[in-house]
Amino acid sequence: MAGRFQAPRGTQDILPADQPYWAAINGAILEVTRLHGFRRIDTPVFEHAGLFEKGSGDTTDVVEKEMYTFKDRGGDDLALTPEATPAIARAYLEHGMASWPQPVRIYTTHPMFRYDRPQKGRYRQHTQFDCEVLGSGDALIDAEVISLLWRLYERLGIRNLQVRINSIDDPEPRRAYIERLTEYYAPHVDSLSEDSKRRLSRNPLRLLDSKDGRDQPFKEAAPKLSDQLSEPAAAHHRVVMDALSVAGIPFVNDPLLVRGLDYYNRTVFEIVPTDDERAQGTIGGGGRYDGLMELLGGPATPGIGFGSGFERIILEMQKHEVTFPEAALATAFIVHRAPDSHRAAFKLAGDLRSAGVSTIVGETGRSLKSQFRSADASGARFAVILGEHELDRGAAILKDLRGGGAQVEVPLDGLVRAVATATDC
RNA sequence: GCGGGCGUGGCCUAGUGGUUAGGGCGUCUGGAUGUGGCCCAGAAGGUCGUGGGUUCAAUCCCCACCGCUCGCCCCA
Repeated sequence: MAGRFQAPRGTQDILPADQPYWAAINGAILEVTRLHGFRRIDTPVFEHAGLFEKGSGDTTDVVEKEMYTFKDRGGDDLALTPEATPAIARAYLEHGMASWPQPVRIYTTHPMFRYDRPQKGRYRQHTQFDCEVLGSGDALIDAEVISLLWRLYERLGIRNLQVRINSIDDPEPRRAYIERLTEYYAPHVDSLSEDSKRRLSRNPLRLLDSKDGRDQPFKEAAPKLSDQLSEPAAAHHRVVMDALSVAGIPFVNDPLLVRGLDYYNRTVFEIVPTDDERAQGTIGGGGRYDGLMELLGGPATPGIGFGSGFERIILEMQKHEVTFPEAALATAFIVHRAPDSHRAAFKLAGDLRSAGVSTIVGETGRSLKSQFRSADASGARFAVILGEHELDRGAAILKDLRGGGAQVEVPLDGLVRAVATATDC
């Protein structure tokens, strides 16, 4: 162990045994995005650091203290992608997607990098499924992306989930509200937690999100944004909630839900397990960002999207005891032991594979016994035995390892068909 | 960034201030000369996370670091 390399902190290897989860999620994403008319996009792993400083907000934790930034050899300031939305917004502008039929519905699965302290469900590199709808401010779209995500979780066997949703209004009315909120807290500043004191000047909205006991009494009496939403935002929010009801998606309107990225307006939401109190239990979340494109120097273009972490989805699947039977490595396993048997074995393996039969060849020189042990461990349905006697006769023995071990001798030129026939029925 | 727990062969794990650190799983080999899954036998594999300290002596005590883990913060 000591002195040997380990995967960097907060990163992980996805071993063969875990791959079925990834495949299941990828498969479900393919299906669910197809059902909603989304197309895939892939953006680079790294971008200009400024994209996120401008887009995500340079006072957000994600950008301020978690971003992996570096200068390349040409002196450009780059960052490993910490979140997808600004990258996709950038691509929208760069490729003139405004001239595509609107709205543009796109998704990606992409590694995300954040320098944070790892714990259960939180890694320095994680993979996100990310959906964005660009070019529509329709409240129905908000409900559509939420229902897409909901459908994904359903397909994967995850239950006990709940949508938490809120409206944080548009920037103008929100500014007025924030002023009121700041005025409300000002006389109590000495009684607040350290975090909240700091945030009061920088991002007062987040005080409502505090879990610190000292802040609780003030939170409850604080003016609520939801009580004084501007009329357009309130109407928008009503439509979103109404559509979710129609779709039968269980949601809770949570007036205290605030999210950590600067660009959100109106709808913000999270999907959380109802049976998990952990702070990092959220498996998916997102919101509307009608102002983002302008922040990035583009024309005003509404948008909404979400991200959901594969690793957290898998954790939930495992909690719900979603498991995958171990798949056989191959259908046929060629056991061979005779002078020069490797030639016949390799030729036959090629023929079987050409016919679509997955095949593994036993290691040359190992005893039949150990080759059979390997055959069994591989989960192969058939063993094909190429020994001296068979090769002399131009034949092989075909043995059914799963059905009692019956074996028959088959001429070599008829073996592929014999296997194909036996597999079909 | 803050606070708690842990660190024994690939995995799980027993154990003690002092001779060759024990077991299970897994791997490999064999159980008479050509055959799996069960069983049996044997073998390989550990500087007991790393470095320093205390001690006549440390895997076991102390410190630091690294890693993992749990909670907070934040987020997926």
